[in-house]
Amino acid sequence: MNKGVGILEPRSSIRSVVGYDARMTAVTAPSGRKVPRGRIDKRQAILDAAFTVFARRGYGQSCVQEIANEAGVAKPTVYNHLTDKETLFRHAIEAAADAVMAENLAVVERLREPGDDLRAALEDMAYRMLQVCCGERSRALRRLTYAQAADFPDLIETVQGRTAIRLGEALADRLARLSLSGRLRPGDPAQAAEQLLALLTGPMEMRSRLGTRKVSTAETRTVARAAVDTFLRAYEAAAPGRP
Amino acid sequence: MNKGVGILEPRSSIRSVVGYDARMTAVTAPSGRKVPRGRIDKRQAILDAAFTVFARRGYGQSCVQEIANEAGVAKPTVYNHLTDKETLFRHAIEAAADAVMAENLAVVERLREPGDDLRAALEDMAYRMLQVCCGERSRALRRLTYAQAADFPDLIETVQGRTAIRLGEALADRLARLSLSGRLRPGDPAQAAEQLLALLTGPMEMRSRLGTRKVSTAETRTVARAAVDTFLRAYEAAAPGRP
DNA sequence: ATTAATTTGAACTCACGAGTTCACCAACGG
DNA sequence: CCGTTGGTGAACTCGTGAGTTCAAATTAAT
Repeated sequence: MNKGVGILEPRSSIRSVVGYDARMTAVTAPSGRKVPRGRIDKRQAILDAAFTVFARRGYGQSCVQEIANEAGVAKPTVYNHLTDKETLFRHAIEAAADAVMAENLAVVERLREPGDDLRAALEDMAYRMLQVCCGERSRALRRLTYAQAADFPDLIETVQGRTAIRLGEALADRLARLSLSGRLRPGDPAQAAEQLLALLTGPMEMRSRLGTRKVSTAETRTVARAAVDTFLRAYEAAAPGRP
Repeated sequence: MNKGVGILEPRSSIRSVVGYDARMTAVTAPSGRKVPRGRIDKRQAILDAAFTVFARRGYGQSCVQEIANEAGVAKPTVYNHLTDKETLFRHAIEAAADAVMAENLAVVERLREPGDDLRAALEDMAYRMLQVCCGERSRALRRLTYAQAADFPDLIETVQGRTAIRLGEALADRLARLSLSGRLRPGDPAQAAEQLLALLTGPMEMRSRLGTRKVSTAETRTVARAAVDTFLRAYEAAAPGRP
């Protein structure tokens, strides 16, 4: 059936000149890899590029060619590493989810040493968390998973499990300790965490118009302060040190 | 250039038999229309069908043919009423937004006569609102706008303006009255409304996994109760009637 | 240097969907 | 009864993008 397949008369090798620039940068950038496998890890470059492009255009409107260009790689190479467009999407999303999660967890961990001004510590954490959640990667991740919820319902489960749920658990851990040490009133720490997160992300999502509008630093601070204020009114231990 | 255009040799008119059934049902279904205009309002049927299909498949994956089928109408008829696929989308979304909003406003209005048990009134409103927000239409609307935020940024503005923002304002109105009558502590009613809504939708969105999992009635009630509880702890007037 | 694994560009297949055209037709208004 | 109006199915154009193929080029390891 393939009669006109091999119509590739030997072309001049002009292409190689520019085409390999990109690869070279990919080589030098990630410093010294120990992996002795054939070439350098194009795979990572492809995944990064994939997320970038998906974030820019959405899943349906992204074409593999553009991802290849973004990665400085030929299209067949993409298919060589990741079989499908779908596979590409899943791996890119999961990688992004892990990255976002790491940032968030780092922020929550700061509550381990709250200092003696609990309100200040919470406000600090709140503000930093809002910064992460409004970052480009985080917003794109949310948008993409939301958008493809219908097509890849299992993916949403994975992403939620690696981000929102783990974040809630981590925060619940910190709040539980604070209850135990008498700085928050006793109660369900999971619920407290859930509600504090809601008080942060809800108003933020509202003001950023689902991420389409930039929110000023001052406004972000206001949201963080308001959230913590309401949270403490509801959850602070009954009688502080001095009345 | 069109040489093979008119290759429609007069076929037998078999098609008309089944093809017109759909139109007929469309005629008889909506009972007695008073509109004397040419035919029946196919337009509305098309918009309804469009939202149904978009909700089912997402924007990119929906094809106009399927919308036409869903509406019981021919494809050219669709293009006759709505010029574009994009136009189709916008009108369908806006119609859905208005419908969802009407439901939500009706719920908030119930706070006009709160009765003497404020907590019960708030819980009732909260529960009803969660039911609306978890309804198929509401979830689909959220998913679609979120997904297409990049392609139609102005649409998101419109939808938010007609739903979330108006809802916040309406709720703020009610809360302001409650402050004025001394049942809530004085303060910014807009912020109170924003936070109450966040306390409701945030945890709900979490538990429903962005709408991919069904949330039981009991769990919904729990979320509503928890939200109102926290809200009242933070916003109830300092000293109630009897200590 | 030779070899084996990869990468590359370009051209190709294939499927699908937006939007259009056209000949025909059912109902309505006059 | 007849023309107008809006609707209809089917076939068409046209663009786009997923995934594949292949010869040639490039590189890592031996």
